[in-house]
Amino acid sequence: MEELDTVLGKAVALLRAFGPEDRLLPLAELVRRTGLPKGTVHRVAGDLVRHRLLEKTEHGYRLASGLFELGMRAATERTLLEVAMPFLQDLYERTHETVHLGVREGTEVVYVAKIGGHRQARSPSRAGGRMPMHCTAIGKVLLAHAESSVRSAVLAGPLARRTPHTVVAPGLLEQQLDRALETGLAFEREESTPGLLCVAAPVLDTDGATAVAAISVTGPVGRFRPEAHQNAVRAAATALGSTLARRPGGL
Amino acid sequence: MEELDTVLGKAVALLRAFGPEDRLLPLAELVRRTGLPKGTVHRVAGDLVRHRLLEKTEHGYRLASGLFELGMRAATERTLLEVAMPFLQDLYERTHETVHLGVREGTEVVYVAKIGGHRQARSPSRAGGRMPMHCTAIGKVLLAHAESSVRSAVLAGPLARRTPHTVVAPGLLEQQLDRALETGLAFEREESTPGLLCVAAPVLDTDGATAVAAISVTGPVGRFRPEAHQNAVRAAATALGSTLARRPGGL
DNA sequence: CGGACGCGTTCCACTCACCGGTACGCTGTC
DNA sequence: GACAGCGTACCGGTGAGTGGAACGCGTCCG
Repeated sequence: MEELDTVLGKAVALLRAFGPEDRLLPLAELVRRTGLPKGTVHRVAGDLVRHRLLEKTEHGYRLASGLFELGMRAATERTLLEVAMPFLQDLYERTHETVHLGVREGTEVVYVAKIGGHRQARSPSRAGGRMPMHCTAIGKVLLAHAESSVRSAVLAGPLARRTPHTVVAPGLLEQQLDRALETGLAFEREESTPGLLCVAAPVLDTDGATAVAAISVTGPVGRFRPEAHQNAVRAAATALGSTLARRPGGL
Repeated sequence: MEELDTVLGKAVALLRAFGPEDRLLPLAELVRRTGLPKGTVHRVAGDLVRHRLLEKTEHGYRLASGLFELGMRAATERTLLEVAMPFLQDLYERTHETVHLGVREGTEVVYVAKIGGHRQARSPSRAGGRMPMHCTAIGKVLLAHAESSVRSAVLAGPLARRTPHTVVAPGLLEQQLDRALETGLAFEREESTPGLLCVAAPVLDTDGATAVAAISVTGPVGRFRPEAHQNAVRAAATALGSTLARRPGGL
C-alpha cells in the first residue's frame, strides 16, 4: 500500500503504521504492519527518533511532537482553522453540542477541527481524521456542493453500510444531495454512528458555487434535535464564508 | 542545523524549512534555506509530494494535509488535547478571552491548543508553536513546577529580551518562579509581546508535584485584568488535572 | 533586440548510504 | 532447560541517491 523501496517510503510507512487509535507500538508490531525486515525497521525508526518525528519509550515507539508541530503548519488547514475558530466557538456557545469543521479531500471528509464540551456525544470523529462522504452530514453537504465529477465518482464507488440507517441506495442519496444543494443543509441520522444525529451547512467560496468547507453540529438521539440548530449552523457557515471571501490571498 | 547526509535528513530539513508564517515556498527558496543543491531539492520534494507530505502548486510547495493528519495523531498531544478541550471551552466561555494550553518541551513551551473569539488579542502564539519559557506566563508556571535541573538550565541560558518589559535578571525571574510555585499562578505583563497580559496555572500530575501542562488566559492591556481571571484559570487547570489523574494509562 | 539573470526541470555516471540476512542477549513461559 | 518473542548489533554488496552540469523557459534590463 506504500512505496517501500526507498528510505522515505519506509519512513512514511512507519509513521502511517500508527492508526488513529494507536498510542504506543512496539518494534515488532511495526514490523508486522509494514512488512519490513526487523533490522530495517530498527534502523529507520532510530533515524526518525533522531529527527524528533518518533519518540522511543520503554514499551515502544510513539509519534513525537515534532510531527505535531509540522502538522499544525500545514498551510491550508492552518489558515482555515485560524479564521474559522471564532465562528466555531460562537456556534458551540450557542448550541453546547459538538461542532465540526471539515473539508473534502478526494472522496473523503477530513475533519479540520472538533470542539465539544463535557457532555459531548461519543463520536468516532477526530481532528485530522477521515470519514466517508456518503454517511456524514458534512460529507453530504460538501458532496452536494462539489463538482459533478466528484459527485458521480462517489456515487459510483461502493457505499459502505456502516449502520442499519446508512443510505446506500444511490437514488435516495442523490435525492438528499439535491435537497442539500437547494436548502444549504444536510442531515445525518445515525448513518455513520448509532445514536448520533447531525446537521451541516456549507462554507461557500467567493463565487457562492463550490464549498471550501462545511460546519456541523452533532448530538445524541434523544435530547438532540437537528432542526433546532439548523439556523445556527447555517449562520455560522455563511458568516465564515464571507469572512474568508474578504481575505486576501484566499484559502 | 540538521543532518543533511541522509535522504531522511534532507526530507525533514525541507519540511522544517517552512516557518510558522510560511504558506508557499518556491523551489529556489527551499534551496536557499536548506543549502541543498537544486537538483536534490527538486527530487526529494518530488518524493515528498508523492507521499502526500508536500503539495505542489503553480507557485511553489506547501505542507500538505498528510502532515496534518499525522500530526494530529501524535500521541501525547492528542490525548491531552482531547481531555482538555472541554475545560478550555468552559474557560473561554467564562472569560471570552484567548485561552492557551501548553506543555514544556526541553527548555521551551509548545502550545498544544489555542482558542479565542472574534475579539481576541493579536498574539504571536499558535497551536503547535514554540515560545521561550522565561517570558510567558505558561512558561513561567511550567518552569516553576519543573525539576530543578530544568529550572537551572533555563536560568543559566541566555534570557532573550523580547520587549522592554521582559524580565532578564535571573534573580527577579527566580523570585517570580518561587512565587508561582507557592500560589500556583504566574503572570506575564508585556514580556513576550507588547500590549499583551497573561495569567497561567499549572495542570499538576497525580503526585501534585510536577506540572504536565499549563493553561492560560491572555488579553490586551486596557480592558484585560489578569487578576480578574486568575481564579477561573486555576479552577480550569486543577479540574483538568484531576480528570487526567483519573485516567487509566496516564499521559 | 540581445544578453543576463533567476527559475524549474532533466540527465547521468559515480559512490556511499542503505539494505536486510544473520547472529546475539535478554526476557518470560511452558 | 528448551523455546519463543523481542530488541539490538554487525557487515559486505549494491543500487538508490547524489549533485554538478546543461537546458528551456520567462522577465528584467541596457
